[in-house]
Amino acid sequence: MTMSLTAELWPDVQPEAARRLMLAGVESFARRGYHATTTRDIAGGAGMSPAALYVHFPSKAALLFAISRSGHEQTLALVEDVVAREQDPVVRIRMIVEDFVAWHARRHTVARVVQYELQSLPEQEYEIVAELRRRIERIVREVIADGVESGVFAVPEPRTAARAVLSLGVDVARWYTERSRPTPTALGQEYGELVLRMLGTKTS
Amino acid sequence: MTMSLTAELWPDVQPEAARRLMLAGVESFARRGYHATTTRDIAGGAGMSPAALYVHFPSKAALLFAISRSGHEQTLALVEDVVAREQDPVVRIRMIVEDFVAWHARRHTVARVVQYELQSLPEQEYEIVAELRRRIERIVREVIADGVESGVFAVPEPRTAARAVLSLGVDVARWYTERSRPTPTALGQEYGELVLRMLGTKTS
DNA sequence: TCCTGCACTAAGCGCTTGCTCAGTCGACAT
DNA sequence: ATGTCGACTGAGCAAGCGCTTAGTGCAGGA
Repeated sequence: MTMSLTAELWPDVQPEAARRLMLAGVESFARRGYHATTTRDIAGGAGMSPAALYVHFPSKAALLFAISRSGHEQTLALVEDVVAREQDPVVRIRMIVEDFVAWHARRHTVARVVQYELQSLPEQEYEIVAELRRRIERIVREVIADGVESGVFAVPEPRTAARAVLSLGVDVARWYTERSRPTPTALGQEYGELVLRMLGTKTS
Repeated sequence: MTMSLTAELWPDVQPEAARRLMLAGVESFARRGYHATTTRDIAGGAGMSPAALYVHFPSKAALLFAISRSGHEQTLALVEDVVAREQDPVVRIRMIVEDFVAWHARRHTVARVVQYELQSLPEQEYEIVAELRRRIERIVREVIADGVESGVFAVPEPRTAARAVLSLGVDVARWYTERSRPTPTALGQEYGELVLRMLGTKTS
């Protein structure tokens, strides 16, 4: 039995109409950008009148925040899960890249909003997602630094290497589309290989 | 004798007031995004009244196009110059990455607009810069494919590898700021090393 | 001295924007 | 039957938007 896309993306958001607004917001924000999207676009996309948006969200910015926070929490959870499950830095990095890249390809519409529209958030809301981003970056940096210390990685600057690893993942949201090849999972694996070599590992 | 920043960025744009408008546009577009920027912001940033913008550009979109086309032409020239100067795929890729990354770091404000605001261009103008982007991507892909054929690189998919290389460069514009370390040149060199390893070269 | 043309401004037009408000409708409890 | 409450609509307001228009000032040529 298949779930609706909105329920899969935001299982804890109630009622369903709020989820439909988030989905319509994602589609519009991803295609046109936050500021080029009107509340009429969003409400229309969810099959409602403009005023209905304000039954479920106090403002257009609050809708963006709900989308952005949820997306950041999901990607952070991805990374944290890998670290909780695995110990070896090589395995950790490979799986982080595989999951992170596959998520950005599979959810490229949501990911585009998450990664490229956060500058449109009000200051307070921006700070909350910025903190989530810092936690993601710190984990990746520490995994790399771990690997350098134990000798399985060889990079001069873990900080720069972490930036590069995350850049590869984030940027997938910019260019990946429905018609892109390879599949999200396969892209994740290819990128996993590339990253391991980039970090100086000899393995395949 | 130092040149003004506008003359350095757009030496062939006349008169100087038009360059000042482009600079003000770049700053606003980079910070707030194209649609969140008003013609009053731009004109004010250039020290003029709103109407003065229309003396030099037929529309706000035309100003964005001037900025975007110029930036794409500059980065394409960067890549073409390296290919014209060097023959060895390893040297070519290293220098392309060094120059491309350094440009995106040094000119991060312009680069942000060039890389992330092109979706706001009208269709015709978008197609022109899209063609420039395709040329950049094709060159990088062919240099990598060359290296794979001659055995100095080892990647399963030159297309995917080219995407990864360009992603690293493009994404610099997203996170690099005035306060970032290392310097643009040093970052280019670090990324050059990372990319060569990513592509399966043994050298340092 | 007058004329021409360019760069620029003050004022404002028509339209769209985010958001509000008064009221409708149906589900459900009493 | 009646009352209550959450979800929703139609109409519209104040503010801000891209852009236009009429006119000013000034540099350079005849």
